[in-house]
Amino acid sequence: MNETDEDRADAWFHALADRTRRDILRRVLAGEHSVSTLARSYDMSFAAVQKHVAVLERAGLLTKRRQGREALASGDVEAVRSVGAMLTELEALWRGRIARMDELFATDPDPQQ
Amino acid sequence: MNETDEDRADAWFHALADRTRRDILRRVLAGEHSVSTLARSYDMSFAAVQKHVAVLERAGLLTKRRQGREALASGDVEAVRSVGAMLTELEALWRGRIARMDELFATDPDPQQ
DNA sequence: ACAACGTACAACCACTCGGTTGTATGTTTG
DNA sequence: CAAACATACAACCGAGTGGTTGTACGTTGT
Repeated sequence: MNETDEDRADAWFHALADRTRRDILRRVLAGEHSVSTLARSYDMSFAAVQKHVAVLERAGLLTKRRQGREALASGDVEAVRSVGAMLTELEALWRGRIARMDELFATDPDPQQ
Repeated sequence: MNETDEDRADAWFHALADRTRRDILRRVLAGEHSVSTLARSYDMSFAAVQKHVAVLERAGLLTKRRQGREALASGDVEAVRSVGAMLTELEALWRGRIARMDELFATDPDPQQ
C-alpha cells in the first residue's frame, strides 16, 4: 500500500462519510442526473449540493459530462468496487489471524500422520 | 435504509477516513494489541492514538477488553463485512441501471417469440 | 435582445477534527 | 510503600468541514 493509495483511500472514505453524498452517489449510480436535478432533492442550497458533487468527483466516485448548460453526473462503479476491495483486504488480515490460531491448535505431535 | 443505519454508516466511513485509524484497524484485525503497543508504532502522542482507538471503538469496528492495566483491542470483522455489504448495495444500484439500459435495447417486436 | 436557467466559485461562519499537554486513576513491580 | 506503567479524559489550538449568500458567466427559450 503506497502513499498515493492511502491518499485515494482518504478521499474515498471521506466522501462516503456524509449521508447526503452517499445518497447522491446512489442516485448517480442508478442513472445520470444533472446537478440542479440532484439539488432539488435536498433541503439545502444548490451551492451546498454542488460542493457535495465536487467532493465525490474529486474522490473519483463520480464523473460529470457537459451537455449544454447542464452538468450530467454519473456514478463510477469501478471506484466503488475499489473501495469494496479495500474492505476485503482488511477481512483477509482477519482470516490470517484465524489461520495463526489454527496453527496454535495444530500442535500435531506426528506431522507424518 | 433507516436513520440508525445512516448514523452507523456515518461513523464507519468517518472512522475509516483517516489513514492512522485504517492502519490501527489492520493491526487489530490481524491480532489483539494493547493501546500503548499500538501507540508506540506511530509518530504521535499516546493520547492521539488513544483517541483514534476510541473513534474506531465508537464506530463498532473494534472492541476492547481489560486485562490488568492494559486495554487489549481487537478488530471486529463482522462490522468490516457490514461496510463491505453497503458498497455491494451501491453496486447493485448500478447493475439496476444496466438492466434498464438492456430493457431499452430489448424493444422486442414479438414478446411471444 | 433579454430574462430565466444551470453551473462554478469565492467569502464567510459555526462546528468538528486531529493533534497537543496536563491531570487523575488504577495496576504492576522493586 | 513508592516508582513506573497503562489508560482515560479534559482543555486547548490550528486546520478543515458543511452549510450559507453573493457574484459571474455561459446556455436556452420567448
